[in-house]
Formats: sequence, C-alpha cells, structure tokens
Amino acid sequence: MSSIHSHSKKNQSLTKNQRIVLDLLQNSGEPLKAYFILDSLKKEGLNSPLQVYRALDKLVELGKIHKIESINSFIICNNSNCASNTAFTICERCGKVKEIKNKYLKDSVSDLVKDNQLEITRYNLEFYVLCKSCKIN
Amino acid sequence: MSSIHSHSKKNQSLTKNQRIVLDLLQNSGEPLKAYFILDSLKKEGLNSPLQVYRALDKLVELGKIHKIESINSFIICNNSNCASNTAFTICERCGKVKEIKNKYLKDSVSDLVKDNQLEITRYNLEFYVLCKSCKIN
DNA sequence: ACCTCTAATGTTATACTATTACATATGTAA
DNA sequence: TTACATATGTAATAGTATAACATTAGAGGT
Repeated sequence: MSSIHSHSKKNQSLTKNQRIVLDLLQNSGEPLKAYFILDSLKKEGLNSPLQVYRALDKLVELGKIHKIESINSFIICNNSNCASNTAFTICERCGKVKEIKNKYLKDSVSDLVKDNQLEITRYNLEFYVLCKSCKIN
Repeated sequence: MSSIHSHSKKNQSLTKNQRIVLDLLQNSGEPLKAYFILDSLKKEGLNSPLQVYRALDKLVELGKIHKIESINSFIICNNSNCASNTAFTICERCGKVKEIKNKYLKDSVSDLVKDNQLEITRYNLEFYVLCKSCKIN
C-alpha cells in the first residue's frame, strides 16, 4: 500500500525520526507522552529524549500533531489543516481525548476575537467533559 | 497603610502557607512558576517544592488562583467566581497574560456545549495573541 | 560535480516540573 | 476528651524538557 509521493518544495518529506514518531501517534490515535514514545521507539533507534522532542516539535510546527498542554501529551491531528490551533475534549473520568472540529467552534472563536479586539495568532482550548460512555456508567 | 487586621474576610480560613503563596500571587498580578514562588518565599519559611505545590493545589481548588497549563504557571484569579474555568490571552511576544472575563465568552462556550451535546465540567482556554503594546512596536 | 547553507542527528549532561512516602502536627466536631 | 480530617515538614524520587556541542545529511546554486 505504499505510494510514491510527489513533494513540492514546501511539502518536504519527513525525516526518519519524524516519520516513526508520526507513525506511532497515527497508529495509536490517542495522546502519548514523550517518554512513552521514547520507550516505544527504542527498537527503531531512538535513544534520547531530545530526539523525541525534536521530532515532536517539528510535527507540531507542521500541524501534523498537537500538544495537549494539560496532560503533557501529543496526539495526531484529526483535521486537515488546523495549524497550531487546537481544541479538545478530555474526559475527566477515563481520560479519553477527542479533537473538536466543527464550523461552530471556528465561529465562536472568531466572534470572540472580534468582541475583544484581540489579534489571536493561535489557541489551545481544553474542555473537560464526561464522555458518553462514562456518562452512562 | 499596614495593619494587623488587614486580612480580608474571604481569606481568613487559609493556612499560613496558603496565605503567603496567595499574597505573593496577588501582589505580583502576573503568572509565577512554582519554583520561583519557592525561592521567593524561602525567607517566609517555605523550604520544599511540595509545600508550594500543596498550597497551589488548594488555592486552585478554591478558585482563588488559576494554573496556565501551557506555561506551567499560576496566576491570581481576576474574576470573582470562575471556579475551575479559565480563559487567558498570552502574548506571544512579551508573554503577558490576561484573564478573559466577559459574558460573551460564557455565551460562546455555552452555545458550543449545546451544539456538541457535551457535558463540560470545566475548561481551560489559552489564546495566544499579540498584545496591544507589542502590536504597536 | 563541487560548494555552501540549513536542518536534522547523536550524545551527554543538566534544568525544570511535580509527586510519593512517611512521620508529625493542627484544627474541628461529636 | 477522642476521633477524624486536613495541613505540615522533610527527604527522596519521578516525570518533563532543554542546553551545549560535535557531526551528518539534504537541497540549491554555480
């Protein structure tokens, strides 16, 4: 299932470290911590925290992953191009994290920006919730 | 202007450690880091990180201060009763932090909640901005 | 090809942030 | 008073992240 990618100048391919970190986050789908990533990828050749953090930094910069500040974890981006803007729900009971992506949030934020005359460059929104399955049980 | 009876009623129930940490944050008005607080209050008898973190935890729980997750810092609460909900702007250039407090934000969040059928227990919103003075220069 | 510049790598050491564990003390209510 | 919850003090340790330095790999221009 591998395909040949055509890379433009701006869309350069990932390096080995960046790729294996991204792959791990992609396959996991849930937020992972830097040192967990390090442990998981020891066999792939990652030896030091810095290698992980550098890959994570780059991937965040590229908008491919997000950092969830309140739990010091990183998660694959589920939107196509949210850049550095992030909005998550985090279940207070089970810790499950979901990325919020809807037009309504965008509108709310834009309105908020206008209302406060803010020049918002990016945002990080963390909503603590009781998720559906935890609400039932 | 100093008086032995100068403690306001709402802070009476705090313990000594909680009080000196709160006072420092109140007088500072800007976000402070735990170990900075520790250093600042060595002369008041604070000796270990744990003493600081315990005081901070309690003050957060009481809604008197907030933690700003993305900078691992704590700031005095500027609202009267926002409990565990926090919304801040953080200047990307100078690092200045301001707490957002207006009805509009509340409305935006409530609408968002309805729209997503979320049961939000609390939230932490961090908006990175270019503040007014940094915008000028 | 060569040169050059930038970005990424590898490694060690260290800084920064936060909690565990345990013993002791203090405040509050029955 | 007794009992219980909460707060304290202290030491050790866990968890998160970056500094500094030497080296290597890649992309672009000539």
